Amino acid sequence: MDQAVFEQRLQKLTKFYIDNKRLPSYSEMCKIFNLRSKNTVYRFCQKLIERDYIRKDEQGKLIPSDKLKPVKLLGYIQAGFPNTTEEETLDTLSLDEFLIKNPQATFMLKISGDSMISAGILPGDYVLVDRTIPPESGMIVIAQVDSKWTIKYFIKNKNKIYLKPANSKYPIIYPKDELIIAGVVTGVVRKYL
Amino acid sequence: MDQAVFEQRLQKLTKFYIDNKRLPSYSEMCKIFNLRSKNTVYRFCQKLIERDYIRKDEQGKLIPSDKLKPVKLLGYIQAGFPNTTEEETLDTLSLDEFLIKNPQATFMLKISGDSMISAGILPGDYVLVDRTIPPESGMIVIAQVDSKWTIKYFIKNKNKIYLKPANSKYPIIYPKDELIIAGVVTGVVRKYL
DNA sequence: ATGATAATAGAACAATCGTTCTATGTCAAT
DNA sequence: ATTGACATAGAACGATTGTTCTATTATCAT
Repeated sequence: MDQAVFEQRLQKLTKFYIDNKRLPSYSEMCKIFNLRSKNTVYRFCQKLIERDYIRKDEQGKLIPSDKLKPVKLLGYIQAGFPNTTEEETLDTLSLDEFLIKNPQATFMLKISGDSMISAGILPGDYVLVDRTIPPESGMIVIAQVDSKWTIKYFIKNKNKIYLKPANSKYPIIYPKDELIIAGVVTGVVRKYL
Repeated sequence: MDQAVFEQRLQKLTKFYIDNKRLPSYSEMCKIFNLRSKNTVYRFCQKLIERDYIRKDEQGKLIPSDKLKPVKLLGYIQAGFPNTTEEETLDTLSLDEFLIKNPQATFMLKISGDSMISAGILPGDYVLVDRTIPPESGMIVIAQVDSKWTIKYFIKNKNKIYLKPANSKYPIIYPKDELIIAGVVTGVVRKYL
């Protein structure tokens, strides 16, 4: 098959998956690819499976494989830049899967204030918080202090527990009675445009 | 229907979607929910559609709606904390859709070096780069300088173009002949655990 | 106990699914 | 010109789909 045709169809397929959050049926692919034969589509899909763009799950249903995921990971900056022709071999991933281990227990919070600025968490950034992870010393946590929620470093030193901001103009907080931890910060997300 | 049963099934459905990247068929839901009647599943799905957890697209196929997306957005920190019972009303979103406008033109790069540290981009962070966006003054770009790729601020001042690091210990770069821009940084991602 | 309401079971239906078959068309190499 | 290799067309198949129907069971207030 012509490589250009292959890539064109792959692109249409990817677009359909992004738009509809599911893969099209063979009949639908007929329309998408301007074909009249489901068999042609069937063979095209087998090529996609060979090249690991899509897979079949236990039920024989088509599901997207890793290569159909939204983001290509290009590696380190200094390592030089892969050129466009060899991009096929690169890792692809989904940011959702990359950043979130426990979807049911994870939520996102928009940060205001500059108390974590020297940890690289700026006002307007979003943090991902996991409720299920037990906090360890050095982790960034969302904690309730004086009935207000803040983001701080969680420090545990010889049974002493306190909260330290990553900005020295704010004081260290020693909890009076009990310390309520909403969750551990597992990731940071910033959006420029 | 019992609310507890509803949520339990919703959770199983969500898990299936995360695992298989597609919604289960009615027969599959029978197994998942331990039901023997497709009709029960059918009615359950209609409740899901009513409450906007799933939808039907043009072809009548079930597709996940917004509420089935991986991350719940809880708003600002200071605004206080919604308690767990009213979480239903919260915004949910996919990080992929949130951060990536042009999936075909976007890639991810792992940052090494501290040249952008005061812009909140630390070594080990990942940046999302969009090839299609034309750079404007003040944007962060991936640029080729002396056959090496770096991340810098793109500055355009009265037809003068130069690259400025966000760390004053590095020099401003004035391109000699031509300036090769690989793309504009549209987002930053950091993973702690 | 009675009746009202909802959830489930189970059969049945047309429509669509993925798959396999054969036939036709195209193009390059021989 | 003939061959072989593909891409496509188009018909056909059983399996599965979503949906509708009626019947049975569970729940709960009265």
